[in-house]
Amino acid sequence: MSTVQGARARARTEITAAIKDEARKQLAAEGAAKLSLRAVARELGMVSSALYRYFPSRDDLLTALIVDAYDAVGEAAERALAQAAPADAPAERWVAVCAAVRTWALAHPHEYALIYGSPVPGYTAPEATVGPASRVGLVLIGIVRDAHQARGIAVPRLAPQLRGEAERMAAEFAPGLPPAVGPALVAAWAQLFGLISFELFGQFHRVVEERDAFFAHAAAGLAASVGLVLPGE
Amino acid sequence: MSTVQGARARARTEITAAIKDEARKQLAAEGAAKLSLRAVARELGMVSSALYRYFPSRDDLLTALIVDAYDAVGEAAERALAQAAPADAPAERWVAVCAAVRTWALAHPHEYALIYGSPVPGYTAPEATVGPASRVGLVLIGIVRDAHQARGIAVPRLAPQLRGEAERMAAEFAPGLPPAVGPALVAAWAQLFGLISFELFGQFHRVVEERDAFFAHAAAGLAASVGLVLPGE
DNA sequence: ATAAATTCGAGAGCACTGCTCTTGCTTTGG
DNA sequence: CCAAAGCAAGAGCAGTGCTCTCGAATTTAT
Repeated sequence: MSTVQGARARARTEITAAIKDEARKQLAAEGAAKLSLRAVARELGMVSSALYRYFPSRDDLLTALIVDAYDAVGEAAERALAQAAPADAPAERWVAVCAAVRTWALAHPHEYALIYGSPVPGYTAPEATVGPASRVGLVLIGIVRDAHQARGIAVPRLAPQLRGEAERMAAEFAPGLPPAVGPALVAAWAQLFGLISFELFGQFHRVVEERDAFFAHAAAGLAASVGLVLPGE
Repeated sequence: MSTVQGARARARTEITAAIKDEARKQLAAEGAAKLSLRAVARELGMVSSALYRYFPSRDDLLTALIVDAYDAVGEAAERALAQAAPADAPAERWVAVCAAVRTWALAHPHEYALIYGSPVPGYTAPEATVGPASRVGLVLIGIVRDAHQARGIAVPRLAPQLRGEAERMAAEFAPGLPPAVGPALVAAWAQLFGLISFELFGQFHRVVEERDAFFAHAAAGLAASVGLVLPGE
């Protein structure tokens, strides 16, 4: 609806986009802590109070950038999956998606820190972020589901006291997969970002040198942990 | 040396400690972003400029808190290892240490975010933080080394192109262990904090419900990934 | 013990921040 | 055509990190 808008509405969407673009530029340059509403307004040739017509507060601007960042990394993951050769083994597609997420993170460190570092505004993420935030996870789930339906997977081990939780997880976002895959997938998902965060936040300084190879190896280990097996095994 | 100090030096160390304590209190209450030098000074009954006699900038105060936080989480890990029953299987001690780190993180979320969230001051961590930052990793290495010398471990798989890197890692901080353990340990170390960060930063919201059991299960998986085997296997 | 050197706390001040409120101007819809 | 709503601008408030200067206190050297 409303592909043709009045002059005012059109200006509003354009200015909103310009504000987000300039804010993203400052975010990439200096980090979230130094993102200043006044500097954004100054760069856009307007006065700071005018900016509040578009974003009610600095945190709301940051939230908009968070949503965009989730969408960007999610799209990177989805593109990596789409570009993978259809004949590739599931484990190879898993590693390709992980590598794409890492590549995006290395290219956009401050945006990555915004979404997977400490949550800077408030303590709980706004509701608008939950959808975009799950895109990477959905891609990973899809790989395992396809593998399970095609050639089958090696069902991970499951602690007995986690049986109920695993069944809930599987029913909720991995229907059709063995329950034990649920916790394994969630753990691998979190662990993937542990690897990326440690590399990006400097914990691998003087610890990991050949980072590409190390990450590929670790990502392959994650694939194995969710039941994906490499061709030669 | 100099256990007895002049009145001035004694006052200096006391005031420095008081500043750090008050700063830690504000950090715990509101987070690093809202830690204010002026508020700390106000609470201590001094004027803000006086505080610069003790810390040359806000970032230096934060760095001091970072070092303390690394020491605190490292000590928590070391205590958990020391308190574990000596007859415990290595995998059980591994899980106990991981659980201790998680418990500390849940009890001190803002301090955890300070060290394992996005690095807020500058981009590379100050040199003074590298020592304390490695304490948790050293504990984990020690468990695997003890297990290897006692009952032996299941040597992890190793990608061929990571051979050289693995030998360097083993020589540098895991002498005596099979090279393949090096990358596996580093990966497990990073993945452990991925699990904790996701839980703490809200990514597990509506995803993981029984968090204690889930974490224990995932930590046992990490133990297995570095070659520690549970007794009943 | 006295003089010099150093350390310290206080205050004023600068440049900056997020945010609010009021004042006119422009676009919109009846 | 005109009232209503949306909008940019400016002034202003409370707060921030940080610098500089100036007396007072303490340490050190003579």
